[in-house]
Amino acid sequence: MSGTGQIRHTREDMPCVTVKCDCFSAADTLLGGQSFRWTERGGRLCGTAFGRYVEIEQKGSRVTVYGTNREEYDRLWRSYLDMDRDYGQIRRMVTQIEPRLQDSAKYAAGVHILAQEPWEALCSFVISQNNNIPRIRGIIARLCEHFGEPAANCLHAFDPAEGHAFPTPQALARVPEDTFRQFGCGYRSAYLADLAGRVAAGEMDFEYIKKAPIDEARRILLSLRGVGPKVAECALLYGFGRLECFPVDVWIRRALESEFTGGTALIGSPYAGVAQQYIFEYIRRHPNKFVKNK
DNA sequence: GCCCAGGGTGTTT
DNA sequence: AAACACCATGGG
Repeated sequence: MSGTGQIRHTREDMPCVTVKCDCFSAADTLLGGQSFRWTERGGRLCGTAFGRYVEIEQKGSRVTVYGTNREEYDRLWRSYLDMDRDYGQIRRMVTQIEPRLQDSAKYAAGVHILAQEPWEALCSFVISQNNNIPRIRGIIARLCEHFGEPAANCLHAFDPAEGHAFPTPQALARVPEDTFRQFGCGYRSAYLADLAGRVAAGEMDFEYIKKAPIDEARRILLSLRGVGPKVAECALLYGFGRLECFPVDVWIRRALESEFTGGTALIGSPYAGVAQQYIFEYIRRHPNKFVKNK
């Protein structure tokens, strides 16, 4: 890596766009378990989506996205970060249903629901099953580094995986099941090979799933091997814009059985998924309260 | 070295 | 329909 005259962009070189958004926390949104592709470094959130590498910096309500321009911000990042939704009103709605959320929403007031690409969300949450977040991040990073296209705009990502796009279904459809195993996917390897093959073959109409009646959307995703109720719910919430979906993992289950017994009333309400994220963020900040057998 | 994880599938009661 | 074994792996 000695300098041989190769052009290297520095942090200061990156073009950027600054926007103002009240009621938004970039860190809680990007690091809270919705996506597994963002890392915090040097006060910035660094990662790739849509095949574009960016670094996001927040100072109060000012959010700066480095590595993009206004046209691209309006086309990609604005909707990815869900900047145009009134989360204050949503918070009022869900706390009216379950007043105990007043407490947890305080910890997660700035959480937005990411509008991730459907394939990335679906594939990521198949990997997530019976797995822990650090390990999920590692598996996905290795898959991105080896099978994802380098981000077109990235000349300087700190970590090679960060500067790669999430692998396309077509790319993963060419990966043998045993290779998934070598990358640490374990018994999920068969699910991934089957999933990528089906999506690459055009069996999944993601645009239809976005608009379909919610129970039909669920039914379609549940027909995939390795996709059960929890994974389907996560994919719909984070990848298909279905904010009424309410994923229940072991942590949420414990919370519903202890501090948020009224939380089940949220299920079926239009923004249940936002409330779920409030609860998840509360758990994340009080890990000792929800450990097993407590 | 052990326990567990943003669970799902297949089988048995 | 509800309970259960089994699945691979490595972070903590």
